[in-house]
Amino acid sequence: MKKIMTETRQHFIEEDTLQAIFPKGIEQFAEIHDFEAGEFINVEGDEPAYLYYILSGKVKVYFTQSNGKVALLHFLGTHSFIGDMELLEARYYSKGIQASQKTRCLAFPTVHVRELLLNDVTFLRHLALYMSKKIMHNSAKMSQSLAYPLENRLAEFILMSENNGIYKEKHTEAAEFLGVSYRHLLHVLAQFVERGLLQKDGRCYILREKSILEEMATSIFATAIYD
Amino acid sequence: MKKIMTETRQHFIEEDTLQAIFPKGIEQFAEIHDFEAGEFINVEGDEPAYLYYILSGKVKVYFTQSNGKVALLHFLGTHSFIGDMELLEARYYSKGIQASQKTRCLAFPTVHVRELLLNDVTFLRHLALYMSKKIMHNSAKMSQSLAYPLENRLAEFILMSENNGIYKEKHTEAAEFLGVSYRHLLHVLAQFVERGLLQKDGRCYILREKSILEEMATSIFATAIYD
DNA sequence: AGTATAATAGGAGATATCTCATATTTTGGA
DNA sequence: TCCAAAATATGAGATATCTCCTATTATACT
Repeated sequence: MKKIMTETRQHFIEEDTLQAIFPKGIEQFAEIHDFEAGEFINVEGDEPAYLYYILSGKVKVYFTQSNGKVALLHFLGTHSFIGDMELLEARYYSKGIQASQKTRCLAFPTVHVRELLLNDVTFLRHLALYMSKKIMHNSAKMSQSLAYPLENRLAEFILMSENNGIYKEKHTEAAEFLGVSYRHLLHVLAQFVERGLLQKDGRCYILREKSILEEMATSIFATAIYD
Repeated sequence: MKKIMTETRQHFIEEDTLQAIFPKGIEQFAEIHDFEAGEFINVEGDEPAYLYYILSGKVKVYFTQSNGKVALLHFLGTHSFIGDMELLEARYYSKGIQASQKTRCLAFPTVHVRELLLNDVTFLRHLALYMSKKIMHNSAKMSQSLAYPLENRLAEFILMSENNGIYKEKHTEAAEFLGVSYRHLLHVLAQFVERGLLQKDGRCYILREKSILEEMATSIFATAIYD
Protein backbone atom coordinates (compact mmCIF):
# COMPACT_ATOMS: atom_id res chain seq x y z
CA MET A 1 0.00 0.00 0.00
CA LYS A 2 1.23 3.46 -0.89
CA LYS A 3 0.10 6.72 0.62
CA ILE A 4 -0.05 9.75 -1.61
CA MET A 5 1.24 13.01 -0.28
CA THR A 6 0.08 16.57 -0.20
CA GLU A 7 -0.23 18.23 -3.61
CA THR A 8 -1.81 15.28 -5.39
CA ARG A 9 -3.89 14.68 -2.32
CA GLN A 10 -5.38 18.16 -2.37
CA HIS A 11 -6.36 17.56 -5.95
CA PHE A 12 -8.60 14.67 -5.02
CA ILE A 13 -10.10 16.08 -1.92
CA GLU A 14 -11.29 19.19 -3.65
CA GLU A 15 -13.45 17.25 -6.06
CA ASP A 16 -17.03 18.48 -6.02
CA THR A 17 -18.48 15.08 -5.37
CA LEU A 18 -16.49 14.72 -2.20
CA GLN A 19 -17.51 18.16 -0.98
CA ALA A 20 -21.09 16.96 -1.21
CA ILE A 21 -20.43 13.90 0.93
CA PHE A 22 -17.88 14.73 3.57
CA PRO A 23 -18.03 17.61 6.02
CA LYS A 24 -15.76 20.64 6.00
CA GLY A 25 -12.79 20.21 8.24
CA ILE A 26 -12.21 16.59 7.37
CA GLU A 27 -9.49 17.36 4.82
CA GLN A 28 -6.86 17.53 7.49
CA PHE A 29 -7.43 13.83 8.24
CA ALA A 30 -7.82 12.62 4.68
CA GLU A 31 -5.22 10.30 3.24
CA ILE A 32 -5.07 8.60 -0.10
CA HIS A 33 -4.14 4.94 -0.14
CA ASP A 34 -3.26 2.99 -3.26
CA PHE A 35 -3.50 -0.80 -3.28
CA GLU A 36 -2.16 -3.25 -5.81
CA ALA A 37 -4.33 -6.07 -7.14
CA GLY A 38 -4.36 -8.86 -4.58
CA GLU A 39 -3.25 -6.67 -1.69
CA PHE A 40 -5.25 -6.86 1.55
CA ILE A 41 -6.90 -3.65 2.68
CA ASN A 42 -8.22 -5.16 5.87
CA VAL A 43 -7.56 -8.49 7.51
CA GLU A 44 -10.65 -10.27 8.73
CA GLY A 45 -11.35 -9.71 12.41
CA ASP A 46 -9.08 -6.70 12.71
CA GLU A 47 -10.80 -3.53 13.80
CA PRO A 48 -10.38 -1.43 10.67
CA ALA A 49 -8.40 1.69 11.47
CA TYR A 50 -9.79 3.64 8.53
CA LEU A 51 -13.04 4.51 6.90
CA TYR A 52 -12.35 4.05 3.20
CA TYR A 53 -14.17 5.58 0.27
CA ILE A 54 -13.27 3.95 -3.04
CA LEU A 55 -12.16 6.44 -5.69
CA SER A 56 -11.28 3.86 -8.33
CA GLY A 57 -10.78 0.12 -8.61
CA LYS A 58 -12.62 -2.83 -7.16
CA VAL A 59 -12.36 -4.87 -3.98
CA LYS A 60 -13.55 -8.23 -2.75
CA VAL A 61 -15.14 -8.81 0.64
CA TYR A 62 -14.45 -12.11 2.39
CA PHE A 63 -15.91 -13.77 5.39
CA THR A 64 -14.91 -16.94 7.20
CA GLN A 65 -17.94 -19.07 8.01
CA SER A 66 -18.36 -21.07 11.16
CA ASN A 67 -17.39 -24.22 9.31
CA GLY A 68 -14.05 -22.62 8.55
CA LYS A 69 -14.74 -22.11 4.86
CA VAL A 70 -13.89 -18.70 3.48
CA ALA A 71 -16.74 -17.22 1.50
CA LEU A 72 -16.49 -14.42 -0.99
CA LEU A 73 -19.37 -12.20 0.06
CA HIS A 74 -19.45 -9.47 -2.57
CA PHE A 75 -17.61 -6.91 -4.64
CA LEU A 76 -17.41 -3.19 -3.98
CA GLY A 77 -16.63 -0.63 -6.66
CA THR A 78 -16.16 3.13 -7.03
CA HIS A 79 -18.09 5.30 -4.55
CA SER A 80 -18.47 2.44 -2.09
CA PHE A 81 -17.57 2.65 1.56
CA ILE A 82 -15.42 0.22 3.49
CA GLY A 83 -15.70 0.22 7.26
CA ASP A 84 -18.97 2.12 7.34
CA MET A 85 -20.66 -0.38 9.59
CA GLU A 86 -17.79 -0.42 12.02
CA LEU A 87 -17.89 3.36 12.06
CA LEU A 88 -21.53 3.28 13.12
CA GLU A 89 -21.17 0.59 15.71
CA ALA A 90 -17.78 -0.71 16.65
CA ARG A 91 -18.86 -4.14 17.78
CA TYR A 92 -19.27 -5.51 14.25
CA TYR A 93 -16.97 -8.24 13.22
CA SER A 94 -14.97 -6.85 10.35
CA LYS A 95 -14.55 -8.77 7.13
CA GLY A 96 -11.52 -9.42 4.99
CA ILE A 97 -11.11 -6.87 2.21
CA GLN A 98 -8.81 -7.51 -0.72
CA ALA A 99 -8.13 -5.34 -3.76
CA SER A 100 -9.23 -7.14 -6.88
CA GLN A 101 -7.63 -4.53 -9.15
CA LYS A 102 -5.37 -1.56 -8.58
CA THR A 103 -7.52 0.42 -6.17
CA ARG A 104 -7.36 3.97 -4.87
CA CYS A 105 -9.20 4.97 -1.72
CA LEU A 106 -9.80 8.01 0.36
CA ALA A 107 -8.84 6.93 3.87
CA PHE A 108 -9.94 8.57 7.10
CA PRO A 109 -8.50 7.37 10.42
CA THR A 110 -11.56 6.20 12.32
CA VAL A 111 -10.51 7.53 15.71
CA HIS A 112 -10.10 11.03 14.37
CA VAL A 113 -13.17 11.32 12.20
CA ARG A 114 -15.82 9.28 13.97
CA GLU A 115 -17.12 12.17 16.05
CA LEU A 116 -17.07 14.54 13.13
CA LEU A 117 -18.83 12.21 10.71
CA LEU A 118 -21.41 10.82 13.10
CA ASN A 119 -22.53 14.35 13.86
CA ASP A 120 -22.67 15.58 10.31
CA VAL A 121 -26.14 15.56 8.82
CA THR A 122 -24.98 15.65 5.21
CA PHE A 123 -22.65 12.70 5.60
CA LEU A 124 -25.21 10.63 7.49
CA ARG A 125 -27.83 11.37 4.90
CA HIS A 126 -25.49 10.30 2.16
CA LEU A 127 -24.56 7.15 4.03
CA ALA A 128 -28.20 6.22 4.60
CA LEU A 129 -28.95 6.79 0.94
CA TYR A 130 -25.94 4.71 -0.07
CA MET A 131 -27.17 1.89 2.14
CA SER A 132 -30.72 2.08 0.91
CA LYS A 133 -29.49 1.74 -2.67
CA LYS A 134 -27.39 -1.20 -1.64
CA ILE A 135 -30.39 -2.86 -0.03
CA MET A 136 -32.49 -2.45 -3.14
CA HIS A 137 -29.71 -3.62 -5.36
CA ASN A 138 -29.16 -6.68 -3.20
CA SER A 139 -32.78 -7.66 -2.97
CA ALA A 140 -33.36 -7.16 -6.67
CA LYS A 141 -30.34 -9.29 -7.35
CA MET A 142 -31.31 -11.97 -4.91
CA SER A 143 -34.85 -12.35 -6.15
CA GLN A 144 -33.64 -12.54 -9.72
CA SER A 145 -30.61 -14.69 -9.21
CA LEU A 146 -32.51 -17.63 -7.81
CA ALA A 147 -34.45 -17.72 -11.05
CA TYR A 148 -31.48 -18.31 -13.34
CA PRO A 149 -29.24 -21.34 -13.76
CA LEU A 150 -25.56 -21.19 -13.02
CA GLU A 151 -24.73 -20.46 -16.64
CA ASN A 152 -26.05 -16.92 -16.35
CA ARG A 153 -24.77 -16.18 -12.90
CA LEU A 154 -21.35 -17.52 -13.80
CA ALA A 155 -21.20 -15.30 -16.89
CA GLU A 156 -21.88 -12.30 -14.70
CA PHE A 157 -19.34 -13.41 -12.12
CA ILE A 158 -16.65 -13.86 -14.76
CA LEU A 159 -17.25 -10.37 -16.13
CA MET A 160 -17.23 -8.95 -12.62
CA SER A 161 -13.94 -10.50 -11.64
CA GLU A 162 -12.08 -10.52 -14.95
CA ASN A 163 -9.04 -8.30 -15.42
CA ASN A 164 -7.75 -7.47 -18.92
CA GLY A 165 -9.63 -10.33 -20.46
CA ILE A 166 -8.24 -12.88 -18.02
CA TYR A 167 -10.37 -14.74 -15.49
CA LYS A 168 -8.42 -16.37 -12.71
CA GLU A 169 -10.53 -16.68 -9.60
CA LYS A 170 -10.06 -19.77 -7.50
CA HIS A 171 -12.77 -22.27 -8.33
CA THR A 172 -13.30 -23.03 -4.68
CA GLU A 173 -14.12 -19.41 -3.96
CA ALA A 174 -16.19 -18.95 -7.06
CA ALA A 175 -18.25 -22.01 -6.15
CA GLU A 176 -18.84 -20.64 -2.65
CA PHE A 177 -19.83 -17.24 -3.97
CA LEU A 178 -22.20 -18.61 -6.56
CA GLY A 179 -23.68 -21.10 -4.14
CA VAL A 180 -23.05 -24.19 -6.23
CA SER A 181 -20.95 -27.27 -5.79
CA TYR A 182 -17.38 -27.24 -6.95
CA ARG A 183 -18.16 -30.09 -9.25
CA HIS A 184 -20.94 -28.32 -11.02
CA LEU A 185 -18.95 -25.14 -11.47
CA LEU A 186 -16.22 -27.13 -13.24
CA HIS A 187 -18.86 -28.69 -15.39
CA VAL A 188 -20.28 -25.38 -16.57
CA LEU A 189 -16.83 -23.87 -17.04
CA ALA A 190 -15.95 -26.82 -19.25
CA GLN A 191 -19.09 -26.11 -21.25
CA PHE A 192 -18.02 -22.49 -21.71
CA VAL A 193 -14.66 -23.67 -23.02
CA GLU A 194 -16.33 -26.16 -25.30
CA ARG A 195 -18.58 -23.46 -26.71
CA GLY A 196 -15.57 -21.23 -27.32
CA LEU A 197 -16.59 -18.54 -24.80
CA LEU A 198 -13.47 -19.13 -22.75
CA GLN A 199 -10.08 -20.55 -23.56
CA LYS A 200 -8.18 -22.35 -20.89
CA ASP A 201 -4.60 -21.23 -20.40
CA GLY A 202 -2.95 -23.14 -17.61
CA ARG A 203 -4.85 -22.14 -14.51
CA CYS A 204 -6.44 -19.09 -16.09
CA TYR A 205 -9.20 -18.58 -18.62
CA ILE A 206 -9.03 -16.13 -21.50
CA LEU A 207 -12.30 -14.42 -22.40
CA ARG A 208 -12.93 -15.21 -26.04
CA GLU A 209 -16.52 -14.10 -26.56
CA LYS A 210 -17.10 -11.31 -24.14
CA SER A 211 -20.20 -10.11 -25.93
CA ILE A 212 -21.92 -13.46 -25.54
CA LEU A 213 -21.00 -13.60 -21.87
CA GLU A 214 -22.40 -10.11 -21.46
CA GLU A 215 -25.58 -11.15 -23.12
CA MET A 216 -26.00 -14.11 -20.80
CA ALA A 217 -25.20 -11.97 -17.79
CA THR A 218 -27.44 -9.05 -18.62
CA SER A 219 -30.38 -11.29 -19.25
CA ILE A 220 -30.37 -11.67 -15.49
CA PHE A 221 -30.98 -7.99 -15.05
CA ALA A 222 -33.25 -7.41 -17.99
CA THR A 223 -36.10 -7.28 -15.54
CA ALA A 224 -34.11 -5.91 -12.62
CA ILE A 225 -35.74 -3.26 -10.54
CA TYR A 226 -33.03 -0.72 -10.00
CA ASP A 227 -29.81 0.07 -11.80
CA MET B 1 -57.19 1.25 9.24
CA LYS B 2 -57.90 2.84 12.59
CA LYS B 3 -56.14 5.82 14.09
CA ILE B 4 -55.70 5.94 17.81
CA MET B 5 -56.35 9.16 19.60
CA THR B 6 -54.63 11.21 22.20
CA GLU B 7 -54.34 9.52 25.59
CA THR B 8 -53.38 6.11 24.30
CA ARG B 9 -51.16 7.78 21.76
CA GLN B 10 -49.15 9.60 24.38
CA HIS B 11 -48.57 6.33 26.09
CA PHE B 12 -46.75 4.90 23.08
CA ILE B 13 -44.81 7.94 22.12
CA GLU B 14 -43.29 8.31 25.52
CA GLU B 15 -41.66 4.92 25.38
CA ASP B 16 -37.94 5.12 26.06
CA THR B 17 -36.98 3.31 22.90
CA LEU B 18 -38.75 5.86 20.78
CA GLN B 19 -37.12 8.75 22.59
CA ALA B 20 -33.81 7.29 21.53
CA ILE B 21 -34.77 7.17 17.87
CA PHE B 22 -36.97 10.11 17.05
CA PRO B 23 -36.17 13.75 17.74
CA LYS B 24 -37.91 15.97 20.24
CA GLY B 25 -40.73 17.92 18.74
CA ILE B 26 -41.95 15.13 16.54
CA GLU B 27 -44.69 14.05 18.95
CA GLN B 28 -47.05 16.65 17.60
CA PHE B 29 -47.03 14.89 14.23
CA ALA B 30 -47.12 11.32 15.50
CA GLU B 31 -50.17 9.20 14.81
CA ILE B 32 -50.84 5.59 15.59
CA HIS B 33 -52.35 3.47 12.86
CA ASP B 34 -53.76 0.00 13.37
CA PHE B 35 -54.14 -2.37 10.44
CA GLU B 36 -56.05 -5.62 10.23
CA ALA B 37 -54.47 -8.72 8.71
CA GLY B 38 -54.68 -8.45 4.93
CA GLU B 39 -55.19 -4.70 4.92
CA PHE B 40 -53.03 -2.63 2.58
CA ILE B 41 -50.80 -0.05 4.23
CA ASN B 42 -49.52 1.31 0.97
CA VAL B 43 -50.57 0.66 -2.59
CA GLU B 44 -47.72 0.01 -4.98
CA GLY B 45 -46.66 3.08 -6.90
CA ASP B 46 -48.39 5.52 -4.56
CA GLU B 47 -46.11 8.02 -2.94
CA PRO B 48 -46.39 6.93 0.69
CA ALA B 49 -47.76 9.79 2.72
CA TYR B 50 -46.31 8.48 5.97
CA LEU B 51 -43.10 7.23 7.42
CA TYR B 52 -44.14 4.19 9.44
CA TYR B 53 -42.34 2.56 12.31
CA ILE B 54 -43.74 -0.86 13.20
CA LEU B 55 -44.65 -1.21 16.89
CA SER B 56 -46.12 -4.69 16.60
CA GLY B 57 -47.22 -7.12 13.94
CA LYS B 58 -45.78 -8.08 10.61
CA VAL B 59 -46.14 -6.83 7.04
CA LYS B 60 -45.41 -8.13 3.57
CA VAL B 61 -43.67 -6.11 0.88
CA TYR B 62 -44.77 -6.65 -2.71
CA PHE B 63 -43.39 -5.57 -6.01
CA THR B 64 -44.76 -5.95 -9.52
CA GLN B 65 -42.06 -7.12 -11.90
CA SER B 66 -41.69 -5.96 -15.47
CA ASN B 67 -43.29 -9.18 -16.68
CA GLY B 68 -46.39 -8.26 -14.71
CA LYS B 69 -45.93 -10.90 -12.03
CA VAL B 70 -46.33 -9.75 -8.46
CA ALA B 71 -43.44 -10.82 -6.29
CA LEU B 72 -43.40 -11.01 -2.52
CA LEU B 73 -40.10 -9.32 -1.71
CA HIS B 74 -39.80 -9.70 2.05
CA PHE B 75 -41.34 -9.45 5.47
CA LEU B 76 -40.89 -6.64 7.95
CA GLY B 77 -41.45 -7.00 11.68
CA THR B 78 -41.35 -4.92 14.85
CA HIS B 79 -38.90 -1.99 14.83
CA SER B 80 -38.80 -1.89 11.04
CA PHE B 81 -39.36 1.23 8.99
CA ILE B 82 -41.72 1.57 6.06
CA GLY B 83 -41.16 4.43 3.67
CA ASP B 84 -37.63 5.15 4.86
CA MET B 85 -36.18 5.10 1.37
CA GLU B 86 -38.82 7.41 0.03
CA LEU B 87 -38.13 9.74 2.92
CA LEU B 88 -34.49 9.93 1.92
CA GLU B 89 -35.07 10.35 -1.78
CA ALA B 90 -38.54 10.83 -3.12
CA ARG B 91 -37.94 9.41 -6.56
CA TYR B 92 -38.00 5.79 -5.43
CA TYR B 93 -40.79 3.70 -6.71
CA SER B 94 -42.78 2.65 -3.70
CA LYS B 95 -43.76 -0.94 -3.11
CA GLY B 96 -46.99 -2.50 -2.04
CA ILE B 97 -47.22 -3.05 1.70
CA GLN B 98 -49.80 -5.35 3.23
CA ALA B 99 -50.35 -6.25 6.86
CA SER B 100 -49.80 -9.96 7.35
CA GLN B 101 -51.11 -9.87 10.91
CA LYS B 102 -52.83 -7.26 13.03
CA THR B 103 -50.22 -4.52 12.91
CA ARG B 104 -49.70 -1.32 14.82
CA CYS B 105 -47.48 1.44 13.49
CA LEU B 106 -46.24 4.82 14.49
CA ALA B 107 -47.07 7.03 11.51
CA PHE B 108 -45.48 10.37 10.68
CA PRO B 109 -46.84 12.42 7.78
CA THR B 110 -43.87 12.70 5.45
CA VAL B 111 -44.42 16.30 4.43
CA HIS B 112 -44.38 17.46 8.01
CA VAL B 113 -41.49 15.47 9.37
CA ARG B 114 -39.06 15.14 6.47
CA GLU B 115 -37.17 18.33 7.30
CA LEU B 116 -37.05 17.53 10.96
CA LEU B 117 -35.88 13.95 10.54
CA LEU B 118 -33.38 14.54 7.78
CA ASN B 119 -31.67 17.11 9.95
CA ASP B 120 -31.59 15.10 13.12
CA VAL B 121 -28.29 13.39 13.77
CA THR B 122 -29.68 10.82 16.18
CA PHE B 123 -32.42 9.70 13.85
CA LEU B 124 -30.09 9.49 10.85
CA ARG B 125 -27.60 7.52 12.88
CA HIS B 126 -30.29 5.09 13.93
CA LEU B 127 -31.56 4.77 10.39
CA ALA B 128 -28.10 4.07 9.02
CA LEU B 129 -27.54 1.47 11.70
CA TYR B 130 -30.90 -0.12 10.96
CA MET B 131 -30.00 -0.32 7.30
CA SER B 132 -26.57 -1.72 7.93
CA LYS B 133 -28.11 -4.50 9.99
CA LYS B 134 -30.57 -5.17 7.25
CA ILE B 135 -27.76 -5.41 4.72
CA MET B 136 -25.88 -7.91 6.83
CA HIS B 137 -28.97 -9.90 7.52
CA ASN B 138 -29.84 -10.02 3.84
CA SER B 139 -26.43 -11.00 2.66
CA ALA B 140 -26.05 -13.66 5.32
CA LYS B 141 -29.42 -15.00 4.33
CA MET B 142 -28.70 -14.91 0.65
CA SER B 143 -25.40 -16.68 0.87
CA GLN B 144 -26.94 -19.34 3.08
CA SER B 145 -30.18 -19.80 1.29
CA LEU B 146 -28.65 -20.80 -2.00
CA ALA B 147 -27.02 -23.67 -0.19
CA TYR B 148 -30.21 -25.33 1.00
CA PRO B 149 -32.93 -27.16 -0.90
CA LEU B 150 -36.48 -25.89 -0.97
CA GLU B 151 -37.45 -28.14 1.91
CA ASN B 152 -35.57 -25.98 4.39
CA ARG B 153 -36.46 -22.63 2.92
CA LEU B 154 -40.09 -23.61 2.70
CA ALA B 155 -40.14 -24.64 6.34
CA GLU B 156 -38.82 -21.21 7.25
CA PHE B 157 -41.31 -19.50 4.97
CA ILE B 158 -44.21 -21.39 6.48
CA LEU B 159 -43.19 -20.41 9.99
CA MET B 160 -42.71 -16.83 8.90
CA SER B 161 -46.11 -16.48 7.33
CA GLU B 162 -48.21 -18.77 9.50
CA ASN B 163 -50.88 -17.31 11.78
CA ASN B 164 -52.30 -19.31 14.69
CA GLY B 165 -50.99 -22.55 13.30
CA ILE B 166 -52.59 -22.00 9.90
CA TYR B 167 -50.59 -21.51 6.72
CA LYS B 168 -52.58 -20.04 3.86
CA GLU B 169 -50.32 -18.14 1.52
CA LYS B 170 -51.08 -18.32 -2.16
CA HIS B 171 -48.88 -20.91 -3.77
CA THR B 172 -48.17 -18.64 -6.69
CA GLU B 173 -46.75 -15.99 -4.39
CA ALA B 174 -44.86 -18.43 -2.24
CA ALA B 175 -43.24 -19.93 -5.32
CA GLU B 176 -42.18 -16.48 -6.50
CA PHE B 177 -40.78 -15.58 -3.12
CA LEU B 178 -38.87 -18.80 -2.74
CA GLY B 179 -37.61 -18.65 -6.29
CA VAL B 180 -38.87 -22.08 -7.34
CA SER B 181 -41.39 -23.27 -9.84
CA TYR B 182 -44.99 -23.59 -8.82
CA ARG B 183 -44.85 -27.25 -9.68
CA HIS B 184 -41.97 -27.98 -7.38
CA LEU B 185 -43.47 -26.06 -4.51
CA LEU B 186 -46.61 -28.19 -4.71
CA HIS B 187 -44.43 -31.24 -4.81
CA VAL B 188 -42.60 -30.40 -1.60
CA LEU B 189 -45.78 -29.28 0.13
CA ALA B 190 -47.29 -32.65 -0.70
CA GLN B 191 -44.24 -34.29 0.86
CA PHE B 192 -44.75 -32.26 4.02
CA VAL B 193 -48.33 -33.47 4.19
CA GLU B 194 -47.28 -37.04 3.55
CA ARG B 195 -44.73 -36.82 6.36
CA GLY B 196 -47.38 -35.45 8.69
CA LEU B 197 -45.78 -32.04 9.14
CA LEU B 198 -48.78 -30.31 7.64
CA GLN B 199 -52.39 -31.27 7.27
CA LYS B 200 -54.34 -29.99 4.37
CA ASP B 201 -57.65 -28.38 5.21
CA GLY B 202 -59.38 -27.10 2.12
CA ARG B 203 -57.14 -24.37 0.81
CA CYS B 204 -55.19 -24.00 4.05
CA TYR B 205 -52.59 -26.08 5.78
CA ILE B 206 -52.59 -26.81 9.50
CA LEU B 207 -49.18 -26.98 11.15
CA ARG B 208 -48.95 -30.39 12.77
CA GLU B 209 -45.29 -30.69 13.69
CA LYS B 210 -44.11 -27.18 14.29
CA SER B 211 -41.00 -28.35 16.09
CA ILE B 212 -39.81 -30.35 13.12
CA LEU B 213 -40.46 -27.45 10.79
CA GLU B 214 -38.51 -25.21 13.14
CA GLU B 215 -35.64 -27.65 13.14
CA MET B 216 -35.53 -27.73 9.37
CA ALA B 217 -35.76 -23.96 9.19
CA THR B 218 -33.17 -23.15 11.82
CA SER B 219 -30.66 -25.45 10.25
CA ILE B 220 -30.43 -22.75 7.61
CA PHE B 221 -29.27 -20.26 10.17
CA ALA B 222 -27.19 -22.50 12.32
CA THR B 223 -24.16 -20.98 10.71
CA ALA B 224 -25.66 -17.57 10.08
CA ILE B 225 -23.50 -14.60 10.76
CA TYR B 226 -25.76 -12.18 12.54
CA ASP B 227 -29.00 -12.48 14.41
C1' DA C 1 13.75 -31.50 0.36
C1' DG C 2 9.53 -33.71 2.21
C1' DT C 3 5.11 -34.07 3.76
C1' DA C 4 0.41 -32.51 4.76
C1' DT C 5 -3.14 -29.72 3.06
C1' DA C 6 -5.71 -27.29 -0.36
C1' DA C 7 -6.84 -26.80 -5.19
C1' DT C 8 -7.68 -28.77 -9.62
C1' DA C 9 -9.89 -32.25 -12.43
C1' DG C 10 -13.15 -35.43 -13.98
C1' DG C 11 -16.55 -39.92 -13.72
C1' DA C 12 -21.07 -41.82 -12.31
C1' DG C 13 -25.29 -42.13 -10.21
C1' DA C 14 -28.77 -39.79 -7.24
C1' DT C 15 -31.85 -35.73 -6.38
C1' DA C 16 -33.76 -31.41 -6.85
C1' DT C 17 -35.93 -28.63 -9.77
C1' DC C 18 -37.77 -27.13 -14.35
C1' DT C 19 -40.77 -27.21 -18.39
C1' DC C 20 -44.68 -28.46 -20.64
C1' DA C 21 -49.19 -30.31 -20.90
C1' DT C 22 -53.74 -30.68 -19.18
C1' DA C 23 -57.93 -30.44 -16.11
C1' DT C 24 -60.49 -28.43 -12.45
C1' DT C 25 -61.81 -24.80 -9.42
C1' DT C 26 -61.98 -19.89 -7.81
C1' DT C 27 -62.40 -15.28 -8.44
C1' DG C 28 -63.22 -10.68 -10.24
C1' DG C 29 -65.39 -8.07 -13.01
C1' DA C 30 -68.81 -6.93 -17.49
C1' DT D 1 -75.28 -14.28 -14.22
C1' DC D 2 -71.59 -15.55 -17.06
C1' DC D 3 -67.10 -15.37 -18.81
C1' DA D 4 -62.17 -14.73 -18.75
C1' DA D 5 -58.41 -14.80 -16.04
C1' DA D 6 -55.99 -16.57 -12.09
C1' DA D 7 -55.13 -20.20 -8.89
C1' DT D 8 -55.03 -25.05 -7.84
C1' DA D 9 -53.66 -29.80 -8.99
C1' DT D 10 -51.14 -33.56 -10.99
C1' DG D 11 -48.37 -36.37 -14.50
C1' DA D 12 -44.14 -37.22 -17.15
C1' DG D 13 -39.87 -36.37 -19.11
C1' DA D 14 -35.82 -33.18 -19.33
C1' DT D 15 -32.08 -30.54 -16.94
C1' DA D 16 -29.54 -28.64 -13.39
C1' DT D 17 -27.19 -29.61 -9.60
C1' DC D 18 -25.49 -32.57 -5.74
C1' DT D 19 -22.82 -36.20 -3.48
C1' DC D 20 -19.36 -39.36 -3.42
C1' DC D 21 -15.21 -41.15 -5.35
C1' DT D 22 -10.59 -41.05 -7.14
C1' DA D 23 -6.23 -38.81 -9.14
C1' DT D 24 -3.25 -35.41 -9.97
C1' DT D 25 -1.04 -31.06 -9.16
C1' DA D 26 0.11 -26.77 -6.29
C1' DT D 27 1.10 -24.63 -1.80
C1' DA D 28 2.62 -24.07 2.66
C1' DC D 29 4.99 -25.39 6.50
C1' DT D 30 8.80 -28.16 8.93
